Amino acid sequence: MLNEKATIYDIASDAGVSIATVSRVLRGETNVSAATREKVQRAIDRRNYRPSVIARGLTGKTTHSLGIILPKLLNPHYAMIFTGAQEEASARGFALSLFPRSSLDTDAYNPATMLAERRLDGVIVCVEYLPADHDHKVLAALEELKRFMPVVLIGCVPPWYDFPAICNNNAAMTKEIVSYLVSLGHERIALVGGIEGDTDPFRRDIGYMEGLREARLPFTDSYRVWGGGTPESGLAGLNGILNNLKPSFWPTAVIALNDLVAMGCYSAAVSHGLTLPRDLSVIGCDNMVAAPYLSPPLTTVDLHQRETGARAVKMLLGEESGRVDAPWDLIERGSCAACR
Amino acid sequence: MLNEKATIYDIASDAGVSIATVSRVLRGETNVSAATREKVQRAIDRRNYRPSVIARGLTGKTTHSLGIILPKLLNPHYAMIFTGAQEEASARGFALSLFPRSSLDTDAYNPATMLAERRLDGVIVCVEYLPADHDHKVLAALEELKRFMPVVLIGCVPPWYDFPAICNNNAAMTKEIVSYLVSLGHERIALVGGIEGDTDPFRRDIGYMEGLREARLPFTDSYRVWGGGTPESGLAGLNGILNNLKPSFWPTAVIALNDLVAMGCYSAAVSHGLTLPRDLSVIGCDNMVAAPYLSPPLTTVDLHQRETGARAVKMLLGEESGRVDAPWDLIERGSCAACR
DNA sequence: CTGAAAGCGCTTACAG
DNA sequence: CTGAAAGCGCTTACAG
Repeated sequence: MLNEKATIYDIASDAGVSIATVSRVLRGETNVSAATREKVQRAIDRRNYRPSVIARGLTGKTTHSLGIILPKLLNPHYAMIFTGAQEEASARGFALSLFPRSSLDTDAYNPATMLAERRLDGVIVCVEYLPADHDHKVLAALEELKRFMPVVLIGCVPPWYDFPAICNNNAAMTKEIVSYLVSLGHERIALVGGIEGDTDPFRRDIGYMEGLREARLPFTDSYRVWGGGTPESGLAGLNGILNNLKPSFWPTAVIALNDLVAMGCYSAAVSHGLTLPRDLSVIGCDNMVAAPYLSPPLTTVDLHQRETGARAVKMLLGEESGRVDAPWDLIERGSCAACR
Repeated sequence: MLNEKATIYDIASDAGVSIATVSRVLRGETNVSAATREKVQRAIDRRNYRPSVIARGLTGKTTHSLGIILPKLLNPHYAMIFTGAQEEASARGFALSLFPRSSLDTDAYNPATMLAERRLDGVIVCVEYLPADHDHKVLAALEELKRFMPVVLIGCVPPWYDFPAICNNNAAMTKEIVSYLVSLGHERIALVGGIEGDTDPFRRDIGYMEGLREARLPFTDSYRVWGGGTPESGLAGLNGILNNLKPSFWPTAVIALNDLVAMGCYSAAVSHGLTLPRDLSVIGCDNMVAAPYLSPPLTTVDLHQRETGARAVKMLLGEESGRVDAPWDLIERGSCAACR
C-alpha cells in the first residue's frame, strides 16, 4: 500500500538483495532459495509492486502487445472476432489494441506508423472487400506492415496474398446457400450485397453463379445487386429489385451479404406488402446475437467468429501457421420456407 | 527500405550527428538548423525508421496507451462507446486496449495487475449495474485501479463514487419515457429489465415509479420484471408478464432496458399474437444501428455513445474534469402508438 | 544460489 | 544550434 510507483530497485533494497534476484523471483525462475524468494515476495506485496511491461518490452524481444485492424465494431461480425481475440490475448497476458482501418490507408502520411512505433508483437487485419483498384494499395500497405511485425489476415483473402490467414470462402458458402434454397424449391433467387469490381476469387457472386449453374437456373442480372454491409444497403438493394420488376418476376428468395443487410431486406419486403417467409425467404450471414429475435427469426450462416479471433491470436503467437479455412454452419430458423 | 529495426543510433551515425539531435528533430523541436534537420530526415526516410514508443514510455511520463474496460462488445451500446473512444485516442496518437471485465474482479489474483503493469496513461471503465453486494467490491477495485492511473467512469455512476465520470441518469430518462407513453394515452406500462437489488440511485425503476406517481397511475408489481440486457431476457421478461396475466390486464406499453431487450419483447409479443404497435407499444434504449430496421422501426433513446466515448478520452487526458451528465434524446419511430 | 555490470532505445538537463 | 552523459526500469549473460 505504500507506493504504486515502486521499481525493482525499491524492492531489492527493501528485501536486501540485488535487482537480479528480484527479477528472478518476478519471472518465476527456480534457482532462488526459498528464504530469499520469501523475503522478496513480502517486499513486493508490501509495496504493491507491479513490474513495468514497458521496461520489459525495451529489454526483451516481446512487448506483450497485439493489435487488430477492422472496418467497424458496429458490425457484429467484427465485434465477435474482436471479442474472441481479446479473450485469447488477455488469457496469455497480452494486451490487444484496436487500430482504425485508416492505419492501412497508403494515402495517409505513413501507413503503418502507429503500429510500427509500438513494436507490437503482431497484428490481426480483417480485410474486407477488394475492389480491383484498391487491391494493390491494400496489399502494399500489408506488405509494409509485415516488415515490422507478424501479420495474420482474417476474411476473404485472395490466394495471391502471401500471409498467414484464416479465410472465409464466401464463394463456397454462397454456393451452399443457393443449393439450400433450391432444395426448398426456389428458382428466382436474388443476391443483395457485394462490391462490384471486387477481384477476390472467393467472393459471394462467384458462388452464386456456380450455384445457379449447377441447379440449371438462369442468371438474371436484375436479381444481383451490389452494396455494402449495412441495413441501409439491404433496404436500398431489395427495394431496387422490387421496384423495377413486375411482381410476377419478383424473387422468392434473397441471399443477403450479412445479417444487417438481411434486416434491411426485411424492411423492404414489409414495405412492399410481402409476408416473410411466405412470400419471400431471406437468408443472412454472421449469426449475430439478435438474429433469432427478428420476426421471423433469421436463417443465417454461423461463421464462428469468436473462435476465429482466438485462433488468429494463436497464429500470431506462432502456435499455428499457414492459411486455413474458417468453418461455417447454416443455421435454419424461420426466415426461409418452401417456395409456394 | 534498408532496415526496419533501426534505432536512433543508426540514424545519428547515418546523418553524422548525435542522438540528441535526432531526438530533437523527431520531436519537432525548433532549435535545429534547417541543414541538420534535412540530413536527419533523409536518414530517417532512408531507413524507414520509427522511434520506439516503448523506449519513449520508459523515459517520459507518458506511455501513450489508454485502456477501456466494458462488459461486452456484443452489446452495441458498448461497441459505440468503444468506437468513439478509439477514434479520439487514435487521433491523438494514443493506442486503446480493451481489457476484460474480469480485470476488476477482486476475487482474481490481483485485480488491476494487467493494467498497472502496462503503465497506462488512463483507463475508461464502463460500469454496469451494481447489485448491493457487489457494489463495495467494484468500488474497491476501482479505488485500487485509481492508485495506478487516472480513471474515468461511464454509465450509471452512484454519487458516492468519487471519480470523474460521464453519467447516465437512467432514472430521469425513464421518467421522461413514462410521461411520453402517458402522453400517448397509455396507463398500463411495463418495465422490462434491471437488476433487483441494484443500489444505484439513478436506476430505471426509480424513474419508472416517479413517472407513474406523477401521472397518478398505480404501480402494479406484475408489470415490473427484472433482467439483463440481452434479447433472451427481454423475451423471458415479457413472456412472463403475458403468461401470468389475463389478456384484459396486459400492459399496453413496455419500456425495455435497451434495444436488444426490446427485440426480445417483439418476439414475445408476436408469439402472443400481438401486433405492434397496435396492441402494444415498445420503447428501447441505445438507438443501435439496426433499430430503424426492425418491424416496426424501434422508438428508442439515443445516448450519443460515440461522443461519450470520445469525451471520456478527453477527460482522461485532462481536458475536462468532474462529473458530467450524458445527454439523451428520445427518437420517435414506429413502435409506439397512441393507446386504443 | 546470488550479485555487478552492460545494455535495451529513447529523453532530458547541462555544457558549450 | 549541438553533443556528452545520465537515467528511465527492466533482463541477460557473466562471475563467483
